[in-house]
Amino acid sequence: MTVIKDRRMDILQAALHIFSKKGYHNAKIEDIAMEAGIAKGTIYQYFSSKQDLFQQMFRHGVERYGQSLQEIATNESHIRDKLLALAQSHGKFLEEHIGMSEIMPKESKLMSKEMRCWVLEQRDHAFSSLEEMIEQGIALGEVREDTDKGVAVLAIIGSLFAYYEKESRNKEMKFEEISPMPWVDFILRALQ
Amino acid sequence: MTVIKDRRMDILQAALHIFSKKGYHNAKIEDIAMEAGIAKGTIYQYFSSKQDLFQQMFRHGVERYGQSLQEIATNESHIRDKLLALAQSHGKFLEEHIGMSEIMPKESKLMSKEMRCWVLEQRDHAFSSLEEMIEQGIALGEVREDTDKGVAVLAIIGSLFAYYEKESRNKEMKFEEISPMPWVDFILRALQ
DNA sequence: GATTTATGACTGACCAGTCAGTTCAAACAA
DNA sequence: TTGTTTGAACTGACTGGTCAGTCATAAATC
Repeated sequence: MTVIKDRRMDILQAALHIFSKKGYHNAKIEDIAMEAGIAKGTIYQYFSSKQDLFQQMFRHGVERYGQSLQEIATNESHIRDKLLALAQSHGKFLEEHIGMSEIMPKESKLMSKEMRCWVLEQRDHAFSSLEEMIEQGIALGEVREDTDKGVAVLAIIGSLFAYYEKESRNKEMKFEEISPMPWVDFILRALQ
Repeated sequence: MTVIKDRRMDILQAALHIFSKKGYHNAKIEDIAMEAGIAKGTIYQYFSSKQDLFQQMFRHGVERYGQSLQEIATNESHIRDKLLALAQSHGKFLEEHIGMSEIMPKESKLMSKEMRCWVLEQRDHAFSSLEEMIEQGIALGEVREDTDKGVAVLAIIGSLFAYYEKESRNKEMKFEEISPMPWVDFILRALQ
């Protein structure tokens, strides 16, 4: 069993950790290099700049989140199970990418125009998956027919983030240990 | 009619504008000074540091938001009207403090421990007001008795932010022109 | 020993915060 | 009324520290 080191991946991991902990501007390239166990200069072999590193790291995270969301939203199960899985996946993501949601880059300088577009596309993608989920729910008679899909999706996402943030802050718990049931029940009421 | 200039207020206003537009780290003290029509040094007559200015500006905004939220949540009207007023007030706030919600400081360096505590207190305050709103709704028979108040409040706040963000991004509209009705209807369904 | 990859001291740009100097309105003196 | 003093408020050139990015050199790999 040989361990193949993927420097690029090491750096991406380290960047995620450091950026999450310190935020973009307080994270030094040297911090990230140290975390990855390499020297500062090496980072510039794989990434052209701090901003480039940040964007690639961000992209990586968004892709993974979107992927798992889509899988859940479009599988065969009942709406209740989907919501539950969605929440659990969200918790797991927060656990692994702790702080990722905290550094969602609002500053325009951090994101190229293309990147910004890409993120919005990804979001629309995710939203479509969730709307499809609602539609399937309607088809199965699990969701009211007159549900405003667009608003429902926004409410699901918005409240999911708020719920996990509040719960994790109040109780000293790992994200994965937070019970999603109260959230699921509340959302179901709005849908049924 | 004499115009009494309140330098402190001028600076606070300028800071809100510049910080909102550029984010904390990309906002230069000189930018803020220029926006306020004064010289850089003058800012240090009123605020001890960039961070101090940021915190006082932030505090100012949070106080105003919390105040109007409490007024709405605890007045005499029906739950539907309260939700509507809440959304309208939120839109108005976003219009005036555009970008405020974007710079919610996640970086620990930007906020002293006391400040962080204060913000959490304010949030708890706001949440209590909203829980009280739900209770009043239950008392009036407008809200289901078995509603989980905590989760309901989180969902209301979380989805409100998400709704306004999405709507403002999709349609090229002022925040105040966004119709809160679809959001109100969705939330009411969950409560009734 | 040639080529690829890694290193870390160095440089130049940037900007928060300082402070010596300026302004000006109001208080006082003539 | 006019000239003079005072000091609080303001100014902006300057300083010192920070850090992204470079590159000559070293180590590793083939």
